[in-house]
Amino acid sequence: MKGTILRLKNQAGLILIPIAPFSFDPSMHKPDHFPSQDTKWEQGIRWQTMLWQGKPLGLKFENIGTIGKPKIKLNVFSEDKLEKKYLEGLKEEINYRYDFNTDLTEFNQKFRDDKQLGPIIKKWPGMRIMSPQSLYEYLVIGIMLQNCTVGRSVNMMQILFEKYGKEVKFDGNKFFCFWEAKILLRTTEEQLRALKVGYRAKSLLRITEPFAKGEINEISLRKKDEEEQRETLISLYGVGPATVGYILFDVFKHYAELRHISPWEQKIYSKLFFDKDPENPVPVKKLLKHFEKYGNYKQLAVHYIWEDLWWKRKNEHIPWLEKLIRV
DNA sequence: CATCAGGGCCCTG
DNA sequence: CAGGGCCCTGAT
Repeated sequence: MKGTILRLKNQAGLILIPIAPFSFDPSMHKPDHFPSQDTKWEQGIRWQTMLWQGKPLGLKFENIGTIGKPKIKLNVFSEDKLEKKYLEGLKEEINYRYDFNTDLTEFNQKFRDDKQLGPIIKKWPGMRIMSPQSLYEYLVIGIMLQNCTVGRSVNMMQILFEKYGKEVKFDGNKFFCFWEAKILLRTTEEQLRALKVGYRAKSLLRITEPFAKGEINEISLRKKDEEEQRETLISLYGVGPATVGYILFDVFKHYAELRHISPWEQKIYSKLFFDKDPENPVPVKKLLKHFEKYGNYKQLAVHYIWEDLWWKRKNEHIPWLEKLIRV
């Protein structure tokens, strides 16, 4: 809650070994994600808060390996000393969320000669997809992305963090940590609307319920097949094909999940893959057909090319892209 | 000033 | 299956 800052003074050190090859920076920082107060990145280091089994944590990942011999030093900051068993579970969870245990050898071999994808694979061998949040947290973010500008999403998340999250300090930085789903059960739609989330208030409450009541268990949902996961997600009020698509890929790591392209993505893809004027975009059907060549790695392939564009944007001005991003 | 579309989704007909 | 409405914000 606002006002009190939790100081996460206790530290525990862990070593993580992603399966080689592994490129740290493009895996641990995604420039297309909107900035939020739960994370920070600089070359070779990522800070991130995490709520795990009810405990707010501060994570500091440092790259101490190479692409061929990956190694990450992870400092876990917490209020109290953490038990060995807790840390073991945490390590497993982090390996899952950050996709460290995935072997991308086949992907690399299959597409290293692809005209567009090949050079990016060579530049960033073993780049992972990343979802530092839990499923519930990702759903909240997904709802806050809908039908608004980036700036508005940023504001709404900030207000929610201030109202329901916890402010924490670790490693000399202040961050916010996500709230537990059950916290929002005490809230009404009117109270949420007062925070200017608009009609999303209803969705927020409706997605919160099954998590707070334990009707959806993320860990067991991971073991279900993709179609069952899709049905569980789409049945949630306020969750449609766009949000489900992101989650099946980012959270459940289905590299082939690509069946929905939203209008803003369509415009960017038209320029990126067909060099066509975004104002006169290539039909979605045609885009999807183009991606067929990437088979079971469709969305992963698009992710590589997409991230490459956003990294370029950090260093150079890309006028056509700026026009399509409403900040 | 007013108007409008947006990094979707739900609901209606 | 197409299209209107939704909260708010910033662009025009």
